[in-house]
Amino acid sequence: MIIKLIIADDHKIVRDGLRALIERQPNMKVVAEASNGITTVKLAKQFLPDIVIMDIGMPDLNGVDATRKIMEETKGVKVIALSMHSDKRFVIEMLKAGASGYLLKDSAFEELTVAINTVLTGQPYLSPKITDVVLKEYVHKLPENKPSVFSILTSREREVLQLIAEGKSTKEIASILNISIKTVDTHRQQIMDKLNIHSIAELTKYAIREGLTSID
Amino acid sequence: MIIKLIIADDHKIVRDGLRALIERQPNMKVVAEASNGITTVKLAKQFLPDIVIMDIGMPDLNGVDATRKIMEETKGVKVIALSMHSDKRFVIEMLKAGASGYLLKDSAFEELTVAINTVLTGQPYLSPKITDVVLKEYVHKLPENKPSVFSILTSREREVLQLIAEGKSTKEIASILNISIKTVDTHRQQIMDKLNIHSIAELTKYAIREGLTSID
DNA sequence: TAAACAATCGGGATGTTACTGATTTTCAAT
DNA sequence: ATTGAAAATCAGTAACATCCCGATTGTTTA
Repeated sequence: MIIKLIIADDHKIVRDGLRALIERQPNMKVVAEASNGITTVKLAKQFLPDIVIMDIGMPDLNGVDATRKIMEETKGVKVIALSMHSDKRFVIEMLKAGASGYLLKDSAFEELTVAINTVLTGQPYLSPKITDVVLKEYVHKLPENKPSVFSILTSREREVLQLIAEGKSTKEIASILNISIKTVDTHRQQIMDKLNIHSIAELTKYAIREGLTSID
Repeated sequence: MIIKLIIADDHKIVRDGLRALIERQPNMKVVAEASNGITTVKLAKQFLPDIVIMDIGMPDLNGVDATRKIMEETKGVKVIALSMHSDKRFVIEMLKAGASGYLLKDSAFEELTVAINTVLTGQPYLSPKITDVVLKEYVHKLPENKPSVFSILTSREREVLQLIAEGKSTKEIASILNISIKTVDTHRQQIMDKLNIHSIAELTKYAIREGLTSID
C-alpha cells in the first residue's frame, strides 16, 4: 500500500527537496504540491491523501487555518506541521486545529518518515524539542483556564522584565520603582530562573514575543 | 570533472532536501554541510569547494559576512546566496560581499543547477525577481533609504553585535572569536557609540530589526 | 606620505550579576 | 485569629561586565 502525500510550503526549492527525499521511500508518493493555504485545502479535498505536510507560514491562508479547514472538509487526511518556530503558541494552535504531528525544520529527514508512519497508526508525533513545550503548557492549563503565559511571573517581575527589555539599567529600574538595587537584582534572578533564560538579550527577545515591549 | 559543493543552512531538513536533489546530478557532490556561519567559513577553507550554497539567516555569523570571509580567505570558491528575502539591502550587501549568485527560496531546483553552472563559467546569476531590484539600484543609483547595519558597522563589529544579541557573554564572545575580553569590550563600546545605543536590550532590538538575529 | 580606519589589547574605577540567605508584607484558607 | 504560601523586600561577597582612558599595529584611502 502506497502512502499518498501532499507537500505544502511556500518555498519551491524546499518542496523540491522534500519531494526528492520522499520519493526515495518506495512506499511513499507525492501526489500534489501547494505553495499557499487555499490551494492546499483544495488539493487535499481533491486527492484525499494520507498525509499533508504543512508549512505554517504561507501566503493567503496560514497553515493553522488550512489545517482546520482540512479537518472539517475531509475524512482520514492527517496533517503534519513542518515549522521553523518552536513558539508554543504556534504548536498549541496547530494541534488544536487538528494536526497529528509537529516537526521542526531543524529535524533530519529520517524524523519525518518516523512521523509519517507514527501518524498513520493513529498516534500523534511531536519533535522532541516540541514535546517539552506542549507538556508544560498542558500541565499549566489543567487546574484553570489560564491562557496567559505570564502565569509564571508575578506582576512585579513583569514590571522589572519590561524595564529591562526597554534598556533600563539596574540602577535606573531601582530608581523608577523606588526600591533598592538589590531587590531589582533578586527580581531579575527570579525571572531568569523561572524562564530558564540567562542573558539580557534573550530576555529581551522573550519580552518582545510576549508583547511586553516593542521592537522600536 | 565533479563539482564540489558545501550546503549552509540552519534547517537540517532543508539541507537534507538540497543534498538529495544535488546528488541526483551525476556531476555534483556535496562535500560538507554547515548550520551556522562560522562553521561554513571553516569548512570552505578546509574543503575548498567549487560552490558554497549559503543561506543568509544563520546563527553565529550571518551569510553576508560569512561570504566576505570566504572571499578573503580562499581562492576560487564561489558563493550562491539562497534566501527567502528579496529585501534590496540584503541583495546588495550579499553581492558586495562577493557572492556570485542570489537565488530566492521560491526558485525551482532546476534554477539552482542553472545558477551553479553559470557561476562556474565566471558569470553571475540572479533570480529573475532579484534582477529587477538590483538593476534599479545600480542604474538609478538611488540613495539607500536607511543606512543599514552593513554601512555603519565593520564586519567584526557585526559579528560581535550578533553574538551579543544571541545572548552570549563577553567572555563567551572572546572565546568564540579567539580574541581578548578587552577587545570585545572595545568593539561593544564602538558599536554602542556608533549606534548611540547604550543597553544590551536595545542593541538586541536593533539586531532584530536589521536581520542580524531572530526573535526565537 | 599623511590621515583615517580597523582590529587588537591593557589599566583602573565603577557598575552589574550570581549565589546565598534572610526579613517583612500580603492574603487566602481554615 | 492563626497558619502557610507566595510575593516583595534587602544584604554580603566574589566574579564578571562595563566605561573611560590610552596605545599599538596593519590596512586603506585621499
